[in-house]
Amino acid sequence: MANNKITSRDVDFAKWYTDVVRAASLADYSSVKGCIVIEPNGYAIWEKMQSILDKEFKKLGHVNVQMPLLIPESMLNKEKELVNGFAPEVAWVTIGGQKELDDKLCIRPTSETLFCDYYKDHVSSYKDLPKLYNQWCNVLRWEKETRPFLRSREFLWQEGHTIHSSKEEAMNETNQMMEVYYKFFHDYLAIPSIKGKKTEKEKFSGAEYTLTNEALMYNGVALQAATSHYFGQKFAEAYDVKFTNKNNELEYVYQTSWGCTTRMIGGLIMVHSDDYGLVLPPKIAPKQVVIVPIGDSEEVKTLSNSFKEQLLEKDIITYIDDSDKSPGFKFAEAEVNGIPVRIEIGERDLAKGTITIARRDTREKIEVSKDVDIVTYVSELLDTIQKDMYERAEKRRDELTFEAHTLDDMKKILETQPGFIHAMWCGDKECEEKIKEIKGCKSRCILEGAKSIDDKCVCCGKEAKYHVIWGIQY
RNA sequence: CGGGAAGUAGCACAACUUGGCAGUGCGCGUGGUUUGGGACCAUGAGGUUGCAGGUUCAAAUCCUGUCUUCCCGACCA
Repeated sequence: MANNKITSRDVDFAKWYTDVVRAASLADYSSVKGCIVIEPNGYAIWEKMQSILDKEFKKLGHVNVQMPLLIPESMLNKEKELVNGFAPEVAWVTIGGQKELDDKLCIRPTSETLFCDYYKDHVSSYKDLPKLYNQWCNVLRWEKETRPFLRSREFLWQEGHTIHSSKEEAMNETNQMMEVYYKFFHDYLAIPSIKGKKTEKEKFSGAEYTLTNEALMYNGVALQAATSHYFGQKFAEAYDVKFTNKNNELEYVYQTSWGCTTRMIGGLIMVHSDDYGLVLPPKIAPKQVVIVPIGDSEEVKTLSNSFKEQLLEKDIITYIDDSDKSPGFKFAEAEVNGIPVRIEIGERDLAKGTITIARRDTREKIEVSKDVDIVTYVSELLDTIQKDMYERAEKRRDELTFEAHTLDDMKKILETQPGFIHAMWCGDKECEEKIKEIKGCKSRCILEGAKSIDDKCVCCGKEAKYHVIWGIQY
């Protein structure tokens, strides 16, 4: 059994999560309070996420920029809702330890203000629009309780900030980017997310509305995975970002922002991994195939190298573990690191004319002929694993999806097993707050166009306006 | 920010109650034998016991303060 003992997922989910992060060397705690070191294995996942998303963003016309790390207080204060929303988490800079500047500087918790400040001098006509900018960067929010990837004070993300000449165009952008995230979760992370709109209470400070992708973790706790905001002209008014429209009138721009963070790595872990360590969907795995040669005969070496070359040629990321560890150690290590496919090549099998292929997700071992067309076999297996992982995640989510018609229903569900709870809502904030008293259960999102499961509010019994998914969140 | 727990070698821990040479296992270096689910023998290196102060002839051990981490709540991506 494992040397690096991982706490069982069903015994203590929180401990299991941090055990997996440590065992797979994704991240470690640093001496800087609330900040983590993202280690090579973890950063490689982030790089893969970046490269996939960046390509998608660029396909849709977005370009990357880099804004300053610091925001002057005078600039930040222009948009009141944003300031109020972030005030407790903003970190301020002092010089030489003690001295405060006349116009204090904070470290960006998000960069709406910086983009607006830039845009106001770079837009004058409708011909300058839209501006479709994105930045990959770090931000800082002074969180009280931190957990690797899920919540740290400094974290990496991507923030898109676009401005448009019409409301419709900006709203389409907001919707389009939520779809980009949805597809990314579905196609690459093998996570079945649910799309919807945040309630007034849960939306981003300063936004007119927020669209969200909500994912459900293995333990039934929800994770807000990526959001897309429509700002209307709110920020444009606060920061005076105007343009001359086709009718030769001055008008404020229509704005959006959208982002996703390294938290997605935490989501990947909590949806797919097991008691043996990390399990990664092949399409996001930085290493897809490991070849473990057993013994050091010429035939073993030759076949290992040949397989590696063939697979690499087809862009299947493959490496040979030729360290002097024992085979058992290599198997266990590949498993804890979540390498989707392992090929074991040893003399015992070769004598029978076979090799062994193991898949990480099911831990199943398959004996195949050594003359197999390895590229076809492995690429099909990777596709199967990707598909099966999605289906398992979807099945788990459906098992943990419930319906509630009364507050009592909700209580009963949450007391036994948290999950996504479908329930109708009248739209009153008081009801939302009352529901929150049940184990901190919050609205995850409003399902648009979903069919009604009831005609009255789960809380007050008055006429229901929205079909909402509720849940306990990270 | 409240409630709980813990900080001793890279990691997991022992020694603390009753003050007296800082230890064990894993990992790491070297040499060798091995190789189908976390190999074995030999040998070696590795420490300001989180930090600061106090008590004492003497502190990992007792006292005070402080910092950090983890878990559970409240707040948030």
